Amino acid sequence: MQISTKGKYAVRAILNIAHHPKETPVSLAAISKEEGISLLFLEQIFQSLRKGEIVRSLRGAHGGYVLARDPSDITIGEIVRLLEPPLYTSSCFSKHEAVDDCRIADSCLGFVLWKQLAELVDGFLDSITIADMVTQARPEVVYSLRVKSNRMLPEKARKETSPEPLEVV
Amino acid sequence: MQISTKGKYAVRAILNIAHHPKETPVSLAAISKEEGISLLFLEQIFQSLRKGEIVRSLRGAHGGYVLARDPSDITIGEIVRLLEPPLYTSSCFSKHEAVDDCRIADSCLGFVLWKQLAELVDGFLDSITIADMVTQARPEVVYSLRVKSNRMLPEKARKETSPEPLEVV
DNA sequence: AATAAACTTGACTTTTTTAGTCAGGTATCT
DNA sequence: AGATACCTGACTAAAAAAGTCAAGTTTATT
Repeated sequence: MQISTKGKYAVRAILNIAHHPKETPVSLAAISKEEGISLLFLEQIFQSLRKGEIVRSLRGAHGGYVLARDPSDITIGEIVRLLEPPLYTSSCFSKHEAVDDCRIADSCLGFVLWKQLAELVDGFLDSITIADMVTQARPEVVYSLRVKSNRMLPEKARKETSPEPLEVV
Repeated sequence: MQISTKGKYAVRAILNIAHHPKETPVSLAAISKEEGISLLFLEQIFQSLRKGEIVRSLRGAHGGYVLARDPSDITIGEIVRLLEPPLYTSSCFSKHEAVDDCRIADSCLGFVLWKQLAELVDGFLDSITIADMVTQARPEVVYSLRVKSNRMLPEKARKETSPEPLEVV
């Protein structure tokens, strides 16, 4: 269970754009250079982002991409879903068998388990907006994010993670 | 982001064993037949499960596998981790770069994000034991599991999932 | 109008991972 | 002794992920 680089690159690239003034288009060439991601790969990723209405493109000289919506209206979940196969399509059997076709869904425990996991992940990623991540440059905000998401963890895990110091400066 | 069939098969196979009387060994041939999973593939999976001390093997005629520990002491998370690359090793860049080596961890927002996601997932999977899943054959118990895990979801997702009927009979 | 910057498209290749197989064992019960 | 069933490590095929390429189109600027 891994997040693909495509999804991770997409989030990084969007964050990069979000750190620029609202109406300034950012070229892929610039993102490629700053983030160390292949330009050609970025182009591919941005086709998905554009179709998903996360970004708008401005062609021509000094063109580039801007966010299509307010940062507070774009969630990490939305971005990730555009670039990765969804977790919730995996039934308890092969991944080619969609959840709804599961041959034993009615009596299948795995079904419920993986579905709940998918809901948990989507819920978490949908609860975090680009705006959250941008303001997060300051430590006190990072902390509040940490506490907020920590609230979602089961007791066992919560206990273990709480005493940890902040990782972000 | 997908769970591999290996992980899903492992959980199913363990559940199958858990449904048999405590000391009766269950052969892979039987599991293969009942669950429709290739015998050779099961053998491979069970090597990992044995090394991870989830099951014990009993060789010879009428042999097979039994759980190495009490079902209430085996979590889904443990099983999944034995068979899949861990989510938390993926930094915000390539998956080959371990979290601890992340070149910009200090100032990296993705770092915090993916790490928290990994903690969430592990927390969820570690909160569910094989014993939970076995008793879950009865609806009222399913419901309690649902409520329990639902508690971990952020508000937005919680609202959406709550009214749904139970999927399991 | 010409030019250059920058996006657009779809197909293509390479690499890695996943899924599954195989052969040739070893242990143990009856 | 023979059958059952686990054990081991290497192997292969198929799919997915990651990355590349070529040949465009669009538009700001000069």
